[in-house]
Amino acid sequence: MLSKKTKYAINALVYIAKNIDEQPISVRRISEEQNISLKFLESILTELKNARVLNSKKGKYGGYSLNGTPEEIHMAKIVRLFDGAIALLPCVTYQYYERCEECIDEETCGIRQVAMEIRNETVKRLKAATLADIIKREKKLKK
Amino acid sequence: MLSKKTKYAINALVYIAKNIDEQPISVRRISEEQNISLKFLESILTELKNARVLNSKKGKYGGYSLNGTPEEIHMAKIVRLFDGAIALLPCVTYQYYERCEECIDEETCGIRQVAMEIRNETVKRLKAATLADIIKREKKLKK
DNA sequence: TATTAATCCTACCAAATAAATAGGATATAA
DNA sequence: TTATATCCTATTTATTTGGTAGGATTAATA
Repeated sequence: MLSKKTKYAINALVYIAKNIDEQPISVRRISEEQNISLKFLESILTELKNARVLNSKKGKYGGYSLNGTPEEIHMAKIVRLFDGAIALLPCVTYQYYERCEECIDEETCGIRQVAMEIRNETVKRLKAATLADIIKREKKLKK
Repeated sequence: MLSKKTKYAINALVYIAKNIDEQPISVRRISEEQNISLKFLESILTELKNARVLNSKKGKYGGYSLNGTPEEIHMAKIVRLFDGAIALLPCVTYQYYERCEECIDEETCGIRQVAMEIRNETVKRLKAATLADIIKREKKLKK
């Protein structure tokens, strides 16, 4: 399951992308429109800024804006940033690799192979799920 | 990520399936062969028994045996039993459905649609990953 | 019938993680 | 100077995870 942090982050990003011509957008506005606690969202957007997904502008009429186009920012990046590895097993990820302590032979582990195939498929889909793609899907669903 | 409980459960089940002609097999034996804490594994096998995945036999020379063939028992069932929903979002599962509190319109949520496609793919693969399938994969990998 | 070796049952516990909350410092536009 | 932002540090609370402890019950066999 995605954590609330990840969900809030994606929702916020989609919101900014939808209102891209009104950037920068304040945390307050997003928190009100998206039903997210102000302070919690603040810490999330700070993380997104530190990860260079967002740019920030301080002071009055400041706020956050996308660092990149809605076609470039995708769910895989956001999920990894907040929830860590996408895979079902720690031995099946490049970015967060760790051996399963109880494992007897990683090379011939059947569970691992299944997990690897699922990871490949999932990562592919999460990478395809860019902000632009999500917005496009929503437009289609509204018809 | 799968919890250790789930991983231990699958490992134990694969172990029993591999030694299917020696059933019933004791918790002690599995815990020693698979590097899993005895007491913890005991509670896991109890849950598997309550879920009718395993049968138990008490007393000397007792232990656990598969309730069903290795072709019938699959990873999806075990993951759901210990970790709950497989999907990335609570609004995308049949068995554990819950609305996302912060969600504005579930019907037209683009993130949800992505999560649904990933769930479908993942569940399909986890259902295909039966004990028999896992063992077959391991034999292939050993060559 | 005593011994051995299993499961079964209840309760507890410690560490980590998730989900916030609090309060103020600093920056900027008008 | 005022209003309104982000930025920064710290604390809190609840839940989940991964495990431990100790003994009761059951069954095979010598």
